[in-house]
Amino acid sequence: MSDAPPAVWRVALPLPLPRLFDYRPPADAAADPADVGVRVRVPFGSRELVGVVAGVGAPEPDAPEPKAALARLDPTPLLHGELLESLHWLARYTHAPLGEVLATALPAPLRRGEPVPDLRARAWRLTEAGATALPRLRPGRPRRLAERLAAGPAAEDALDLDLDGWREPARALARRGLAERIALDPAAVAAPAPRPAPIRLNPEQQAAAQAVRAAAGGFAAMLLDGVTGSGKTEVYLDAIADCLARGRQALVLVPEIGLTPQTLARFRARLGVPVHALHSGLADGERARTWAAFASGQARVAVGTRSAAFLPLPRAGLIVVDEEHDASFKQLDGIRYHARDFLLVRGKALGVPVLLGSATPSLESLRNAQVGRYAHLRLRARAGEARPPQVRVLDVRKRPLEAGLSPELLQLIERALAEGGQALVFRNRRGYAPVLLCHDCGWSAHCHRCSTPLKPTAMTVHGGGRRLQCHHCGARRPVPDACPDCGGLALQAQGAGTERIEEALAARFPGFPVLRIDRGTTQRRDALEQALAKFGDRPGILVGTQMLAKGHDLPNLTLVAVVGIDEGLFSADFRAPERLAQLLIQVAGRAGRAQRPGEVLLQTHHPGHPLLATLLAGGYHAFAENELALREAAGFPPFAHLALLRAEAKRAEAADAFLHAAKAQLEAAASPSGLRGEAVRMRAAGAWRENRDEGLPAGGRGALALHGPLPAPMPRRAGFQRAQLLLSAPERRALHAALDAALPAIHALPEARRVRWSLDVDPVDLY
DNA sequence: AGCACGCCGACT
DNA sequence: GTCGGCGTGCTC
Repeated sequence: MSDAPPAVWRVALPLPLPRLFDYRPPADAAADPADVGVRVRVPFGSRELVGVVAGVGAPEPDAPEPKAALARLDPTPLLHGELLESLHWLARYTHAPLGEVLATALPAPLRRGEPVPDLRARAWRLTEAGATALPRLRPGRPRRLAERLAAGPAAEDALDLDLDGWREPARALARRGLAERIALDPAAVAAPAPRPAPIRLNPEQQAAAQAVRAAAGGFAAMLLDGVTGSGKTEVYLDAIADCLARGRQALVLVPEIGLTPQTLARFRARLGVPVHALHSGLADGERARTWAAFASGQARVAVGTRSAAFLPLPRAGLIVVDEEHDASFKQLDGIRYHARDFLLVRGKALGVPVLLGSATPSLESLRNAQVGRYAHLRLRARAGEARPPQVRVLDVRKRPLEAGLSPELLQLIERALAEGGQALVFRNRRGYAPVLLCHDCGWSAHCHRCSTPLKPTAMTVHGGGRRLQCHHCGARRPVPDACPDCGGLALQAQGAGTERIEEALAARFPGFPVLRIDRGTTQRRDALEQALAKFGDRPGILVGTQMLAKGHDLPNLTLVAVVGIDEGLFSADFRAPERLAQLLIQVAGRAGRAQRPGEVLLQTHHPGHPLLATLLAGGYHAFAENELALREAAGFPPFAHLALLRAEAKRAEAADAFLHAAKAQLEAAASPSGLRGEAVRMRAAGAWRENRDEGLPAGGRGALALHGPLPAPMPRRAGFQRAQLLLSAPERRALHAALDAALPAIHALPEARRVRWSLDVDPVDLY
């Protein structure tokens, strides 16, 4: 027999290092392949970490002598099966270290090594001594409780219902050894059968719901493409009810802003089972309990934001992603994953349908529907009485503006109020005014720590014109009394943000309430709902940013005005038109839920802009057709796949040096000597090319192109110099092959230690 | 990422 | 004379 070293645990640790670390199991335990997915506490340098066993095998030959792990934390694997497999996929796809991915997938208490919460219900029963002693007990609360328990063990929540103040007597009985607290086996606690309330569907909804029901039992990606007010939620609810009836779990992902108490109440009322909410406001302990409840299969329905995509679903039946186009599904720091895309992968691994819903689907999803990768379910009619709003463009060239509002617009608001309706003024810029300008010398207030290539970033005027604030780094200072350059007193707040519009409207319409909704006024989670509830249905004016684009029905809203969109029409970002179109449609959708048809006004200096023209004439889908053609011609997603290597440092040269070195590695990964696998085929196809042109290259099949390094659109942010290297390829595999080949070397670059760098696969913003 | 180790300025 | 700045190197 050879005396091969005993097997070690190969542990994934929450570190930005692309490798595993070997540990011997603690004394008298052995490493077994069945340990994969078990959490372990290990010594690491001078500290202790909690990691997850990712493999079991012989110790790495050239590694130092493995240390012994301190403790095994789970009797059975915490991560296993589909979830563990999908997380492996996610680590490969995002090129992030497995340990970091596994750590982000776990609720904080589990990440810290705390035990999985025990969710078994508790009950009380009499001991034998208690049964014997019962007849001798003095009358009183302990006796009444004992009599109740004599009939059999009672669950705590049952006691809560019919025996007020039972806990103290229970403790008293327990002290005398007459009663004891026991844990109930979850299987023994009868799960309440779902009692779904009947849902009435119109024919289109019926057809969509039927298609989802028919897909149950296997993987299917489905795009529920329904105009605002078409009742997508009813279709979700029908599909979830069906999923519950089959005894399976359902997961619904919603954007940050969509998870309101109202949404949850509606789901609970319709489904007749507990609906578990998962959002950033949840306490750690609650989050861990919910995680455990799904892991055990007890919990049936989850409605949650991005991180809910990591819930274990051992009895999965359906995954829904509502507002699938929403940018909040992409995490912008740490592990840069897209929750929608991750759930599609999970749905496939789980063998369940994934239903993506939106009134304004992402161009990626529309494309997938067009080429048949997704079933395309359409809802063209508004449900119920609601009628589509009338949309028109208000040309304000050469018109005098008051706080950015034209006289025509103010008149229409006046009319809406006079008719007893409500008006909404949407402005995608919070604060009082976007710029503070000196009328004498042209000086304007800018942030000392942030800048774009052409100029320093303007600071926004806040606090009714008294304070300056930088929206990029959060810096604040008071508005100066005089111009710092010329000493003049002609400082003027230029332009209008929501705060100034609110001020102007309140002055103009003194008899009506004016409610401002933006990140400045509405920070807390229910604050929006509460403010809107207080606002009620009385005539009045709402002013706000994106936050107003969805949520809470406003049945008395008859006029929606969108102002200040002109900057958005000419943004450099290739996704800007898509986002603007989605925003306009979503905002317009706020009108016309009323009995009378609503009116939507787009106030602009560019009434003939193609985006507005197409959107007005043909709606979102005409816009999307058009935009997809432009994306294809320019070689942008979804016709190419992007990855962005970002770097930031105090000195611009450090960021640049890193990106140049990284670029060399990526090029070497595709050079003749460094070729393997997919890269060989790429190279053979003559695919490699450098690109410095505008737009992205078409290239050959599988071509990989490197663009940059370039300064980020805002190169100086919070005092850091930022630059980026853009990778693009028409085929995903080319992108991943190059990254797989080059990343180990990039990690090891000496330049890498002098910068903060990150890789973002499928970036949503190119900055 | 942390954390230790290691060589150069203004303070008990 | 020390406390501490963050450069650089390492973690099974």
